[in-house]
Amino acid sequence: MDNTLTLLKALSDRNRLRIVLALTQYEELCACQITELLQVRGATASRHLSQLTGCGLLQDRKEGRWVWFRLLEANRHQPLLHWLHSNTAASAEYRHDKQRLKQITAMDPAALCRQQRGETCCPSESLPL
Amino acid sequence: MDNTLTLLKALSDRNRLRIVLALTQYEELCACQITELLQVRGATASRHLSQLTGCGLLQDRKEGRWVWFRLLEANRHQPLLHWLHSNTAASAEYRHDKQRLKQITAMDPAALCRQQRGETCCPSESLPL
DNA sequence: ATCATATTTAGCTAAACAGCTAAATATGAT
DNA sequence: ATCATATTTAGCTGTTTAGCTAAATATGAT
Repeated sequence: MDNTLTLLKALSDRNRLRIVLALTQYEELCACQITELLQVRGATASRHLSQLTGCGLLQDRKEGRWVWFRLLEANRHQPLLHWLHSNTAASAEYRHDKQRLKQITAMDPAALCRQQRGETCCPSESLPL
Repeated sequence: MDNTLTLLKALSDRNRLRIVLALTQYEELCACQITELLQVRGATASRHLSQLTGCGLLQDRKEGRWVWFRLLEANRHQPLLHWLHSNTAASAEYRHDKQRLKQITAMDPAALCRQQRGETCCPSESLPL
C-alpha cells in the first residue's frame, strides 16, 4: 500500500499533475521546459521532477547539461494515467498548458534557458505568457 | 482539473485510502465501524468521511443515530477504484484490514459503540487488535 | 585549467493538514 | 421534557510540504 500511497501523494499536487499531463502529450521534455511551463524556480521544478521519478512515474536521461524526462514505459500505471487524462483534458488549465507547451517546445532549449536568466536580447525569442 | 486534484488529495492519505478500500469490500459501513478500523477518534474519522463524501467518492445515509457510508454508485471513477484495488489488494495492510473488517462487521454496531466508550462489560463483545 | 551554465541539494519560511479535546448537533429512549 | 449517545464542528498543536535563496555539482566551451 505504501507504493500506491507514495504515487497518489506525488500526483496530488497541482504542479506535479501538470508535469505528468504535459508528458502525456510530449514524449520528452527537459527540466528547463518544465520550469518554464510551471513558472517556478528551477530548483522547485527539479524537486517535483525528482519526486515523480522516485515514485516510478518518470524516467530521466542526461544529455550534456540538459536532463530529459519522460513517462516511464511499461509501467503498470497505464490505467491510472488514462483515467487522469480523460478526467482533465477538458479543463481550461489543461488546454492552457497545452497551448503554452506548443510555444515552449517550438523553441530551442538553449534560447529558453537564456531567456529564463533574463537575457532577453532578441524579442523574437521571448515567449508570451 | 480542480475536481481531479481534490479527488487525488482525498485519496493521498493513508487512512482515507483505507476507508475507500474497505468500502470496495463492504457495500456499507457506519461511522463507528470506520472509527474502529482506523483506530482514531470518532471526530477524526468523521472529518475523513466528510472529505471523501465532499469530493464525490462516497455517499451517506442516515438511519437513526447511525450514519452509513458507501461508494457513490454510477460515478465515473470506476477505473480509478479498480486500479486502486488491484494495486493494493496484495499488501499486508490491506489484508490486515480485511481480516479486521470481518470481525468488526460481525458485531452489532450498538455493541461496538458501547465498547468504544469503554464499557467492555462482556468479554465476548470485545474485539482483539 | 578556467569559466559559464543547467540541474540538484540544503536550509529556511509560510501554508496546509491530520490528529486531538471540547463543545455543538441530532436522534432515540425513558 | 430530559437524558443518553452517535456524529459533526470548532479550535489547538505538531508535522509535512511547496515555494524560495544560496550553495554545490556536473558538464560543455574557451
